[in-house]
Amino acid sequence: MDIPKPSRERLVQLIRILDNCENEFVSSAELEAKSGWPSNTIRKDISCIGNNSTHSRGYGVKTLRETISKRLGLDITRNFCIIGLGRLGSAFLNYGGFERDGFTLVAGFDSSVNRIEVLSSPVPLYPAFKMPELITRRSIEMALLCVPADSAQKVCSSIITAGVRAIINFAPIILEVPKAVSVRNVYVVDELRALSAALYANDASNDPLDRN
Amino acid sequence: MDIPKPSRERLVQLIRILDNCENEFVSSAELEAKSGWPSNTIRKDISCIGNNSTHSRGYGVKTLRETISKRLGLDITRNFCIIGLGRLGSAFLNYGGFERDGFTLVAGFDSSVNRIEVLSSPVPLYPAFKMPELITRRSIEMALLCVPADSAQKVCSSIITAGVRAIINFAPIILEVPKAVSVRNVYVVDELRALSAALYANDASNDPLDRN
DNA sequence: CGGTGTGAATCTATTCACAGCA
DNA sequence: TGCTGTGAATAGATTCACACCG
Repeated sequence: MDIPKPSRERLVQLIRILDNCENEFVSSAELEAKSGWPSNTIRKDISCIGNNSTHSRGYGVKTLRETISKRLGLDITRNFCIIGLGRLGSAFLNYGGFERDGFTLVAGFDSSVNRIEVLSSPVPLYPAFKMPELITRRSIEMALLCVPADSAQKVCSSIITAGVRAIINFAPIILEVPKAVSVRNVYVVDELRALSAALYANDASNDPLDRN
Repeated sequence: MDIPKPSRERLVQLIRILDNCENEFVSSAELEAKSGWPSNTIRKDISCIGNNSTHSRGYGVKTLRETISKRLGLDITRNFCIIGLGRLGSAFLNYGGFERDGFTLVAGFDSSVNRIEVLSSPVPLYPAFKMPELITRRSIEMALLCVPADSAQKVCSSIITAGVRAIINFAPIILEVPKAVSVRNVYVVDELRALSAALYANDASNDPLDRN
């Protein structure tokens, strides 16, 4: 646990920004313009990963991207699966961009055998009962959890037992997981709420209800 | 800007946890078990919004939920729209849960007239060129941006001009927006990366490459 | 010069520990 | 007694400012 967590998050995003840079070199000031984070912060983040820049020309885009990627362990290819193939889950099935970023979509699972037969998919689909075995056998470390809220916790526990260590959860509940397992919640209503709260907090008209 | 941002984020999630509480009262220790955050932190967060608890029984679930909601401005109903009705965008069209949480889905937009005619939807769908006018006329403050990466920035700028102040961006690019506009990026590959980096950082086997 | 890299200072958030209420 | 609420202490992140390198 060497790089501060906020820096890690920014560095992950920085990769995406670097991928959109046309020039060979980029300065921290330019990165500030593209990201909104102060150039100071960006330089400090980058210094965490021990980059050696070409100084007065800025950072070499390609080198920097590789250094970040390596230092965060993103050069490792990891297997993942999609669980729950409703509208949302099946939307991801056909998104082709995962491989390019080092993530191999190994399988899709759904409790409805009918749905599995009907869907067209570039990756194999399986009924839910085969999930534990396949997770173990194919070394699936990560999962996109796209099942309905009422089965999410149950499914979650079973895949963790089978070996999954990281979950992106789209179900609108807080999953209870062991500390060793990482979860990121992507719940659109919470995002709307967070934005709504930000709008409210930013509106000058809503002066603090002066507590104490 | 009264409540610290991390507290705000936690409070938003807390609402969800409270919605899943069966009992009438809940203690900070129980909330710790459900959320993973230390009870100290939770109490401090709650004290920010000036709650008056019933002490030795814990917090009244209903009261607390309402206080948070009010204090964060989440009792205000806000209009939003979905832009881009591909697999992802159209998946949200039919999700019925937004209203319940105070968000009114007013419209869907897509550049393909054909797609608009084919899709069945509980809310009206419009061709893209009508977007600016409708955003202004219907007071749409928030948008789910589900268009492809290469048109995202252009669409984003135009809806901001029309009056949108908060965006959930699903396109894999960093949007450049004025400071007054809030953006939350939901990009699944970045989530996978963040998880992968977390796995890597947690793995004891990956000892720091000791930078000084 | 035009930039990075980085200790030191500041600001922010979390944790502690205990007084005080029901 | 059980649990909240909160100042005070600690830990953590950001910002500053300047030395130093190509």
